[in-house]
Amino acid sequence: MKKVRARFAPSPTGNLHIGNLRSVLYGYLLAKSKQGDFILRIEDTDQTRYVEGSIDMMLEGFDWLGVRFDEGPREGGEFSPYIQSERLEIYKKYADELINKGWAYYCFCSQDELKEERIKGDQLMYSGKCRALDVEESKKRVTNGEKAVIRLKVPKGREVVVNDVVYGDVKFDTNFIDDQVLMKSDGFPTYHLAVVVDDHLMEISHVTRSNEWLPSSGKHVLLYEAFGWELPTFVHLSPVLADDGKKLSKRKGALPLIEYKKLGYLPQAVINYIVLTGWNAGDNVEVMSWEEMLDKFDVSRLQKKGSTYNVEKLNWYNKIYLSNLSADELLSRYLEIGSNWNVLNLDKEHLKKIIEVERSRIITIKDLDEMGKYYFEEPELEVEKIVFKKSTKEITLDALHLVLKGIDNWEKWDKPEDLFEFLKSIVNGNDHFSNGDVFWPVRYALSGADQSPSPNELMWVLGREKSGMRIKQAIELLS
RNA sequence: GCCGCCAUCGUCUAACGGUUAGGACGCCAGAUUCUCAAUCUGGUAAUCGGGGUUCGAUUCCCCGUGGCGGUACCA
Repeated sequence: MKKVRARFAPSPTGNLHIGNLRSVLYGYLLAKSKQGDFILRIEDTDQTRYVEGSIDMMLEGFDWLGVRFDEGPREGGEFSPYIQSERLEIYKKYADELINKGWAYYCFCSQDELKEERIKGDQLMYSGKCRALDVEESKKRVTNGEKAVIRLKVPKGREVVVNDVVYGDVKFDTNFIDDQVLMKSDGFPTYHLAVVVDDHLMEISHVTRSNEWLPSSGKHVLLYEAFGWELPTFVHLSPVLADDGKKLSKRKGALPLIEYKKLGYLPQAVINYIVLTGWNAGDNVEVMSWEEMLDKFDVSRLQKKGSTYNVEKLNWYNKIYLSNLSADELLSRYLEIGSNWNVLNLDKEHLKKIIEVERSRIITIKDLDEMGKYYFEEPELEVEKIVFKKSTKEITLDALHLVLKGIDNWEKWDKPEDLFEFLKSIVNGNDHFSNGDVFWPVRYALSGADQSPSPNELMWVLGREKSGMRIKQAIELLS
């Protein structure tokens, strides 16, 4: 069997987002699940749309996600160069070959002429005006400096079949296939020529790409036939959609990939989410490691229809992967993406404790920014909130006094549960206390907030001294 | 206009002719409970429409409808 080689072939016209990512990942999974190669090729044949820095941004995203290319502009490889603008003479050579074989012809029609033709015609295809031009004559005109493009001479009245792994046999009537431009007058190839030539030369076994290419893949099959090359396996991929049913894009609210890092998402969560929309192993398993995906991946289970991007589900995945991380790891990732807490110079052990008690409340790591200012500054209490709604002032004062008294003598402070035990002992030690009579006022005294982690957790984070101080303050306020 | 693709809960999806149409997210309710989370339990909700084929269609075929994509010297 031929070695599996798949590629991701973006044009550097902007940043990568989560929609493109899915196509990348399917190609990557396909290659790596078969011990194959994954190649990055830059398709920069449109000089007018080039966006400075987009390749670097993409690579930054891939590095974060752990997507590794075996060959590419950065990695090199035996099929270098991997940037199409550096391969112009190659395309020229193959375009010439097609001319000589009678599969292509020079076209001297100006763009204005073509536009006019299109407005007039009921069919929007090229008239084929230059088809019949004498080849030698045309070559002479070109050598004399006349502007020309090279078009594919699409054979009329035939059927072309694209055998696609996802979509099955897709048939095209060549009468509806335009004489596609292969070489532009600026000497650059169009996508159609470049992709076929490079996929062949780079020995790509599986052409994975967004299904917006499905309609033009008939042209590509024709090109393979013209060159006499073996067809690769076509794998057209359904897109990720925005809420309005249109393809996700920068304009449709899609974030650059690297933004997910800044927002505090974990790479595994992003990968797991996006791969599992559009593909599944048929076993109802939703949470899968990369290794499991590699193990189970099968292109034949790729979904045909597009899927709508849904942050809620991504968030759910993120929470799951977050829960697998230690407080240590959470902290270092948090500090890595930049933190509001940096300036506070608190020691790491303290921050880790905060993370430990807050972690069930966050969706992304960045949410830690929003958590409890009561860890860092003294709370301002409202007197009427100190008393639990089912309790009385007298009982509350009684409880707070007992807690304050007991706090110095309680020995176990290793984990939040130890302090739960402490508070519970106060409750149990006194007949007329319910949990709320003790827990609520302590929690409020420590946090000054309507909502917060449990009093025992707060005590654990704040420590004996600060906890005692705040409780004392509450007592004074209430008395 | 023409060409192509697609169509199961709100969303992501399973069911390769026979299931009470399954799972997940979300949502709702209950349990837990000192608040908010977390957790656990339960619930809600779908085969686009019409014809065929078949003993039997979510599943196969045809016709509609809808959505998306292509129709560039853009990819």
